[in-house]
Amino acid sequence: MVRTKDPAVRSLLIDRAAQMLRMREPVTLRSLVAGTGVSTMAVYTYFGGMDGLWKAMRQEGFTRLAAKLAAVSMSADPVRDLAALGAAYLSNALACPDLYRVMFDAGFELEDAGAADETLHCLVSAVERAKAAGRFRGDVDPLELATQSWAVGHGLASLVVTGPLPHQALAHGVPMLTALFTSSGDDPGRCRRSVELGWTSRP
Amino acid sequence: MVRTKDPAVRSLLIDRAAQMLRMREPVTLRSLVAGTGVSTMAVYTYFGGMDGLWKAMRQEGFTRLAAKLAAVSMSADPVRDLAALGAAYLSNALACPDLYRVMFDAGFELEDAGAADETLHCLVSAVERAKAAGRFRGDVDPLELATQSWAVGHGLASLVVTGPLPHQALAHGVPMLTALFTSSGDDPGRCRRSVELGWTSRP
DNA sequence: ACCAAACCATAGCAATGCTATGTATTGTGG
DNA sequence: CCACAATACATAGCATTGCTATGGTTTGGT
Repeated sequence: MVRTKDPAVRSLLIDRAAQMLRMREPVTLRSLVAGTGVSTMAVYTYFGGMDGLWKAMRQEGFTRLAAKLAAVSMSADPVRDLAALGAAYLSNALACPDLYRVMFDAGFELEDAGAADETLHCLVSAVERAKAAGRFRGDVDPLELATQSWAVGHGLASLVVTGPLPHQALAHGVPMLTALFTSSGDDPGRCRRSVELGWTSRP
Repeated sequence: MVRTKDPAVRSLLIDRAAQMLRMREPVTLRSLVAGTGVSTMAVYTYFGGMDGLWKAMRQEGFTRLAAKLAAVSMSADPVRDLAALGAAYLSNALACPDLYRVMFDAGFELEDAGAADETLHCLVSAVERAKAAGRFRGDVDPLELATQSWAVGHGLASLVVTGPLPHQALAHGVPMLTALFTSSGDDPGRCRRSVELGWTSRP
């Protein structure tokens, strides 16, 4: 109506929070606005509180990840592109581990469930190109295979970022992805040799 | 020397914290000791503070997970046992998502790095048994394959627990593991067809 | 039985996120 | 062009958090 929010303030706060995350400084309400000239109320007018800021931070993480993935140059080999996307994913997670941790913190509900799917979309399309090129068998669901690839990448990245695994473990990433792809592509029926254990789903 | 700590108090606090986690109640210093009869100082004498309590909670999570994995009955088929271990892992994560999240929170350094390896040990031995039975090719490193299996299980569990993936996605777990195992076992050299991307490790 | 050392209960402190209140600013209707 | 009103924004204060200081109480060793 009468006074418009300045988008610069919003992005300023987000950038500063991301920087403080990278610097390993605790991101508190007062320390965030200290030195910026704006007061603590800015966090409430723009984000509705600290929870809103963390939500925005999470979305920012997905946005940056999507940009990194979109920057991967596609080649004539869709399988290579899939591995390259996986590598970019891991590289992004390692470049800013704290932001990556925020992305999957889940301390508060995520309202931007579409952001993750959006980020996953280039993976899905890469699988579709590989499938169209005849590299996978016909009955693979691109979304399913992309989801599985995401699980592999996230599992590796998360275990490395949170400590249990050393950084060298990231070298497993591409071999695991290729194993997943080739197993799905060349051996129909083999991965059906799974056991039934009764935990498959849950309401 | 003069007065010994009562182990019952320690386990009482840990159990209560785990229960509050399951009940989705915020576990704060005062709310934790409320109703237990002990005062806030107990947290400091037994854990040195809230950080110490979270560390203990994380170790508790690994201990419970190890117990669940140890309870898996081994069969004559080592590959089936590996899949069963993976299923038990996912089941445990889903049974108490909050504790699972604490285990991999990394908000503070983990001093019990051995706990994770300890938990992973039964996976490694299962891979060794499968290898001894001739199910995998000779040059697979059991620790490496167990690590990869862990990455798959954790990636799936983490994405489901933190929200991005629905519970049905857990059904991918066993097929992914079998794909990983069979690809490693029957096709030497195929998973070597990986691309070089220059991100393989980092100091 | 003594005593010292540890446990542990109470009170208070700095810091946190949030809200209440007042002020300043600016888009808009006349 | 101007007055108004709605919104951004700054300040102050509140409840709660984890932590520390202080002292009482219990208990194991000699």
